[in-house]
Amino acid sequence: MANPRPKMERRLRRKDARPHEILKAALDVFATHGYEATRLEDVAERAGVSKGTIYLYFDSKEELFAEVVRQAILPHFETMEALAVQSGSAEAILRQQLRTIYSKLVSTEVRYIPRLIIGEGNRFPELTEFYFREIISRCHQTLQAVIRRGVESGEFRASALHWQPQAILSPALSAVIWLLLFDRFAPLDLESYFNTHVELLMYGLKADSAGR
Amino acid sequence: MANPRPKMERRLRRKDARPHEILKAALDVFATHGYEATRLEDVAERAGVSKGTIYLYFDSKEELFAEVVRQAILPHFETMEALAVQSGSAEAILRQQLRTIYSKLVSTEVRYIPRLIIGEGNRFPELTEFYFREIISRCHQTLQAVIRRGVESGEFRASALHWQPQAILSPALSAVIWLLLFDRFAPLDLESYFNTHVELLMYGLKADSAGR
DNA sequence: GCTTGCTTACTGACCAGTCAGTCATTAGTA
DNA sequence: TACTAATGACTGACTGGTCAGTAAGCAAGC
Repeated sequence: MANPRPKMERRLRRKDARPHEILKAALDVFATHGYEATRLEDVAERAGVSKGTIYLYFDSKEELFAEVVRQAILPHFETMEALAVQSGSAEAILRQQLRTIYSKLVSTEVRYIPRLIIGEGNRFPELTEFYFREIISRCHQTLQAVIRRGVESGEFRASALHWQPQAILSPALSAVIWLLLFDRFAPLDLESYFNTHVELLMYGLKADSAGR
Repeated sequence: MANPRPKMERRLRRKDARPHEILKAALDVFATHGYEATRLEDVAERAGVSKGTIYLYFDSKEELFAEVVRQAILPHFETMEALAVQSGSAEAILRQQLRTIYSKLVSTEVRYIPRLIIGEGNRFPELTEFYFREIISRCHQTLQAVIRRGVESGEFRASALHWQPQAILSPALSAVIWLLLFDRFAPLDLESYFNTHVELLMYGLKADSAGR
């Protein structure tokens, strides 16, 4: 299953590369087995190092797990923020934001992160709080700003101001979970699903005068 | 934390009651700790029996887990089915179906089941298939029947026929996850959230002529 | 007093975390 | 340039603790 580095190469000293390789391997294993069922020996093998090496770079299994989640999320900070400061109609911005969520989250291995948070979040309260603060909360704020803009410009109906962002983004979450659990029974056509999400949302948001 | 039966009572022989009590206790512990981190000794204590007793009624931890999920779902079979065969406008039926989902699933301890499936489903393929076949699939069929009815009667717009049920129900899933993970940071007003869900959906579904 | 539901003490597998030892690499020396 | 000493990244066998599953015996009820 893994792709262990050949014995000869293993002794190489590559202090800079190790942490990243270990994190990548750990994400793979945590994503498929969950926290408890993951054995660090498997992570080590997959990373092409010995178990001891993991402990040179990470204090404990718990810390490694937290770092895996943080690292997987980090690259998406900028994307989230950048989405907020575009120009154009509220509808166009919103469409592009959703497009980004589907191409960067739903369609990539990042989708394993929500599953890990959902499944293990209870046992890692700090991590859950981090995730809430840095991802969910920001994402909702951004979204609400766009909706406010749309309402002010008359594009969107006023009642949309009171709609919870959870409800608006939820189809993306459903897609993630579907892909991870049920796709083998009933494959999800993501492109078509994305269109459903956008269409449903736009009918809901757009003011009557603009509604086609 | 638990409510262990006093020692005297424990020796009582109650073959009929035990399985149910053990299942109830197991649901509680599995729901808070997940599969791997759950110790059967904790389940036993919570059920007011010894660990050995669990093995009188269940073959293994794995089988106990599967049974917990099946039992928690079972009572909702009828509800699911009953929803489909009502009379009235498609909108009225749909509203009532959603109301049922919120009152029987989102607002009760049954909401722990989706979390368990999401978190542990990967390691229990058969259970996942069971859940898909008996719950998800049925639920989607029921939903699609109502939508078809609404489209045929002219209540709903024709394009709704091609919308994936996942997208339509997803706000309920989001609510479940929010309540389990983030409610302590930002409490969700379920009544208001339910209204958002319904409103968003109805704007999306209703044909233009009928849209207010 | 015999059946059987239940308990308790036990076993063996498993795994996070440790640490003494190894060896690739580099700095120092001639 | 060539040889050597020192460094520290890396290894893997080991430990201590945990826990699923077992089995022998105890007592409740007929």
